Amino acid sequence: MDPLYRPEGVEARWQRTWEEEGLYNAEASDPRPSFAIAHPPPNVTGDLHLGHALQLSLADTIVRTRRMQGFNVLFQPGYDHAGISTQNAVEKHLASEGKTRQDLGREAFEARVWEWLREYGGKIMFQFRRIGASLDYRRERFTMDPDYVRAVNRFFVHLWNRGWIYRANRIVNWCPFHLTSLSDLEVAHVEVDDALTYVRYPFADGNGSITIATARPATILADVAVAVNPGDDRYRDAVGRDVIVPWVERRVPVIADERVEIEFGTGALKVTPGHDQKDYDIGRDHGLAELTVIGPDGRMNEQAGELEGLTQAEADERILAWLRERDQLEKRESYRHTVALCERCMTRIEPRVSLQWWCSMEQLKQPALEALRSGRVRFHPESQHRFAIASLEDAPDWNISRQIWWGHQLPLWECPDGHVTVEETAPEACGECGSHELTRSEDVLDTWFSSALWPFATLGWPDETPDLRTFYPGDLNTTARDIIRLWENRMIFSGLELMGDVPFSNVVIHSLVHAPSGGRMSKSLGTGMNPLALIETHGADATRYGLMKMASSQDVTFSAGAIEEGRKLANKLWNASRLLILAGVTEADERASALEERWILARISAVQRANEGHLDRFDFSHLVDELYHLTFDDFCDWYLEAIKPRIYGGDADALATAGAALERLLKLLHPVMPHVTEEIWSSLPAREGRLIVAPWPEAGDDAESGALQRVQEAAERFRRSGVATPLEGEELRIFEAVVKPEHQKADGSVEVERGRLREEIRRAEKMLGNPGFTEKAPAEVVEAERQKLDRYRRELDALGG
RNA sequence: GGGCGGUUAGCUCAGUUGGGAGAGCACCAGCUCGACAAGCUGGGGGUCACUGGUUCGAGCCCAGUACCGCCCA
Repeated sequence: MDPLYRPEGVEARWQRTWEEEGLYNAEASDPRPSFAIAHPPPNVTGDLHLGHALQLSLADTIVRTRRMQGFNVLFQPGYDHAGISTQNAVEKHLASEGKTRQDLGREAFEARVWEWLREYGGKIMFQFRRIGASLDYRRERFTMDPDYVRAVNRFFVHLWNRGWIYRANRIVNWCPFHLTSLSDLEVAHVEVDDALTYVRYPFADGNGSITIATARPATILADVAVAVNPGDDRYRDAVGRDVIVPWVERRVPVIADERVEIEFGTGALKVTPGHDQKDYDIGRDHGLAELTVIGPDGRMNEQAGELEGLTQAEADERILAWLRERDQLEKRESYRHTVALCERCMTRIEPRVSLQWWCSMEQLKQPALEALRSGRVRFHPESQHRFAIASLEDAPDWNISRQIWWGHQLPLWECPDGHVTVEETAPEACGECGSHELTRSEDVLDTWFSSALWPFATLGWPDETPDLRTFYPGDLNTTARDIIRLWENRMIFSGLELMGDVPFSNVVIHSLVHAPSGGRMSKSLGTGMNPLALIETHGADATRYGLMKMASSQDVTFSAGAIEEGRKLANKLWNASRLLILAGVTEADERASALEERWILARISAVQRANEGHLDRFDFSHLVDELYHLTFDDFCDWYLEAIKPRIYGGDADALATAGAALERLLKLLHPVMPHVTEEIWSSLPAREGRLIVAPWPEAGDDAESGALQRVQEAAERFRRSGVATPLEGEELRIFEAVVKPEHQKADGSVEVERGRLREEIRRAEKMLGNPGFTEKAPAEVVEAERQKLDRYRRELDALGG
């Protein structure tokens, strides 16, 4: 064994071995209780990022623990087809050949996507393996698998038959580049420097004008009202009068609405329901028309008259010139605000009224709300549980259609008379009029429509399969905050609707790891971090450890120190094992007789018990912290030092006990640091079977976990000041073995120790001299303080002070 | 504007029911004793953001202020 642990090679070898030996496998026929995780799967085009690495570290720690505890564990791997993300990647690829998807046509484009995926897709599963995630890789699923497509169609038909799917004109996030509606998650918000334009709208009766402020002059053409806040005294008299919209010279009313911000601009808002979400809401409530002057491509459309075909910036200029000419342009000022961009192509999002398919949420979400409120599904931490409930309560109807080509095409056909037929497979004829001239909807479903089925579609739904019976409902998901609304909640309501049960009972929302500079990690900002580089440098075990150490319930800043700590722990463990192996350990048998042996076994049991609790509460940073201190402080610095003279003296019982203690330590550490522990396990003599499936021990008696306290205090005092504490028997033996007083420079500075004790006595006397404390504090607190004071006085006496 | 969270050592973070401010890293000093110098031991370093309140006692509870972050509009 090398004195320095090198994870290179070791880790990949075990990853291969575990998988080849089938130790990651889950079987429906296994009679043991099941434990299943079907995470939101990664994008098929994706690369491992730090969020994945953290998610996998947490989940795999639980998965490996449950596996050792005897559960039939299914950790489900797979890919999401990631509609717009994948389409964008392929379109970029095409662009490098000077082509567009329209050049190819839909069918050829889809073929091209599959081809592209064969070459570039699916790489992330190798990266999952590389971090040691113990997924059952045989069960890899893809949301575009034929069976999965069948499940998606079944879901759509189901919702249709329930009467919850409908078509409507609504305002949506529209990407002018991809020519599709987008979900909120696919929209990024960035701050930009812009201009706020103040425009006078003359009253129709010729008496004066009202000034509005807008960041988008081009949308003036679609104005249908001016709104003011009913509490705004400045405009009390304006409400009910009409104004003339510039350029189009349209006569529109001034209305009152609570949603208008008094402080913004002039307090008067031009209302453009066709091109702004808030205006859209106001327009709906006031029964206003929804005009659109901007087309799908982001340019002015035919409704814009002579401006048709211009970009919005060009239209802005023309309109501003028109306003200047007529002295209706009051002023322009610089204005910094956030605008929405398409996350994939960074094109400015166009809020736009368009005809889309929607899924009504009103009834669909009710069972999920009930499951959350009653705690059948629980998000952790608690604040995220409340957020999940609020998100579902407020969930608007779901826009499920996208105007892209990569995805699940809606199983919906129309005849020339506009009758809609919905079936899982292509119908022969219109369900209403029998027409054979059927045209399938060109839209595809929102990616999360299919993602919502992941926990059971991966198990064979809609068929009733053994897998489904064994592994549904599952147990746990771990994910990031922004996934709650888009994914976790949808898995819950889909599971309840289709399976009649929740897909999991716990969802751990892990923290967000910021870049070392403090800001968020992002590829486009160049602040991203490649976890594979961390794994290459420090090892997967160290990376897992470090990420868990960083990940508390709140967001954290990445610190390389945490991963370095993990690397040190792996090396420490390696060397502790090396000591025992070099000392000739041949068996593992708890024959504890000496004090330090009873103590270390009690300590290991205490930590095991504590960590089982930490795992149940999903408190990973405390879990790894316990392991670190157990290994460094207790196992290495005290226990191994204490038994060294005995094992070098050929004490077979001591060596066998040490072998057993090491095995228990390795078991506790395996879920966090699987590779180094398995490597050591395999180096121990007479080892049968793999650590990954070794049975999790029962935590033993930990009553003696404080048994070394007197020796440890004596060591501290001696090391600090050279003052010896009288000890005898086993305590003296351990003290001499660990502290090795002959090697210490005992300068005998008794005065330092006396000063320390006098300070303690002064503090305790002051506290006990306060009647408020002795009369009002709980008796046990006062008594504890008295005993401490007595002890300090005795110790000071013993030092002749 | 709405919601959530944060502010503790030079850095990254813990801190349980209110009862002696902690860890890792960094820094300083000492230690080659048959696992590990990528080690061991000791030490220095804090106005717990600020203001007020409750309390015998506040990092922790309450009110407010400032600054930072994330999500939503």
